[in-house]
Amino acid sequence: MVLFMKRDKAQKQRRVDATKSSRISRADWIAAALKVLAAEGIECVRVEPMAKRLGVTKGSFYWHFADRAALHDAMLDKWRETATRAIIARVEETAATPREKLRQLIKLTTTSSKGARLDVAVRSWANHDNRVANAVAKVDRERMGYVADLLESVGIKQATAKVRAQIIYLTLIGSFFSLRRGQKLPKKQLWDELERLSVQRI
Amino acid sequence: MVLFMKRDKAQKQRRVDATKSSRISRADWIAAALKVLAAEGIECVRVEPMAKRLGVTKGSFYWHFADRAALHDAMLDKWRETATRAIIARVEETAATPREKLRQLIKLTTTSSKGARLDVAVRSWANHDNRVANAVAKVDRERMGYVADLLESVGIKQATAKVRAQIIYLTLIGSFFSLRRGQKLPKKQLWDELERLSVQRI
DNA sequence: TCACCTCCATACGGTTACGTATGGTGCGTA
DNA sequence: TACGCACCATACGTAACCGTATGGAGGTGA
Repeated sequence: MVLFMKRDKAQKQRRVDATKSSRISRADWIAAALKVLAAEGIECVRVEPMAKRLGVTKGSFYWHFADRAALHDAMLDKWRETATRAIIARVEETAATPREKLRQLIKLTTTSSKGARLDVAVRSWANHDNRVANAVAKVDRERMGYVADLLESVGIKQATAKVRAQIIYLTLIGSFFSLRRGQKLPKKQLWDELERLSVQRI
Repeated sequence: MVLFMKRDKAQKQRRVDATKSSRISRADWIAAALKVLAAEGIECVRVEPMAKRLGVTKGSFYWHFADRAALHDAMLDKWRETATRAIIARVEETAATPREKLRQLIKLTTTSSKGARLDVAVRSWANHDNRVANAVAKVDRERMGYVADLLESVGIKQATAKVRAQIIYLTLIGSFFSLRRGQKLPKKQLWDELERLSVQRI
C-alpha cells in the first residue's frame, strides 16, 4: 500500500519534469547539477536530493555515474567548454568594432546574472578543489586574453593591453562577489570610467 | 578499559593544544572556527570535528553556544569588527602620505594571504546566507569609502574618486578569486598600472 | 515471442553529524 | 571541608546521505 503510493508520486513527478520520456540522460543529470551548483553551491549537489527533484531515485544516478566525483568531473568539463566560448561568440556576432565589443562584453557579463551566478559558484568551489582551480585559471587566461586582444585592436600596445585586461577582468569578477544587490546607478558609472581609463594612451 | 583509553587520549591532546588550562573559552571556539572557515570553508565548520581538533568533546561547544547558528553569528560579528579596522589601522600607522597609504594598502592586502583567504571564504559563505551578504556589503562600503578618501586626498574630485575606488577595490577582490597561485611578476605590473590610472586627472 | 539490454526502483549497511539529557570533575568560596 | 558553579564527557536518538546489491519494467531485434 505504502509502496504503491510512492510509485505513483514518483511517476507523476517524472511526467511533470521530463517532457518526453520518463528516462533521464546523463546530460540531464549534468545540467540539473549545474543549476543546483549555481543556485546553492557545490555542497548541495547531492545525489539523493537531486534524484528527488528529477523525479527518479538514485538508482538512475549510479547507472550514469560511478560516484559523486564522476559527476563533479563532468560538470567541470561542461562548464569549462562553455564558459568562455558562449560569451565570446555572442559578443562577436552582436558587435562590430573592438570598442563596441568591449562594451558589449561588459554589458552581457553584468546583466545576465545566470552565467555570473555559475561563475561565482565555480570560483567558490575552486577554493577547495585544485582541479577546479586549474580549470578556473585556464578560463581566466582565455578571457583575459580576449580582452587584451580587444584592447590591442583599439591601439593599446601589447604589454599595457595585457595589464589593463587584467584590471577590467578582475573588476568584473570582483563585482560578482561584491555588488550583487539592487545597485543600478553606480554600476554604469563604474564601467564607463573603467572603459575610459582602459582605452586611453598615456 | 576502552573508556580509560579515550580519556587518556583526550587529555593528552588537550595539553598539546591549549597551553595554559585544559578549558576552552567561547573566544577559543570562535577563533578556531574562523581558522577552519578560512582554510576549508563554512561547510567544514562542524561541531564534532572541531571538538576533536580542540581536544574536547561537543559537550564543550554546547555549553558555550546554543547551536551551530549561534557560532556562525559570533564568527560573523568577529569578522565584521576586525576585517576593516585592522587593515586600515596598520596602513595609517606605517604610511604618511595618501599616495604611500594607497600603495601600502595594496601591498598589505595582496601579500598577507591570511586575511585574503578569510575574505574569500566569507564571500563564498555570503552566497547562501543573506545575513553574511549584508555584513560583506557593509565592510565593502567601509573599505571603498576609505580608498575614495585616499584618492580625494591626492586631488581627485569626489565623484571620480568614488568610482575609481570601486575599480581598485573590486580588482583586489577579483584577484583573490583569480590570481591565487605563484604569479609574482604580473601582479606588480598590475598594481602599478592600477595606481597610475587611478591618480591621474583627466 | 522470447531473450536481451538499458535504465531505474527498492532495500540495505555504514558513516557522519546534530542536538539533548545527564552525570562527572575541579576550582573557588563560605 | 563541604558546597556550588562553571565547564566538560558520555550516551542516546534522529536524520541525511553515500555507495552497493539485486530485482523489475519496458523497449528492441532475431
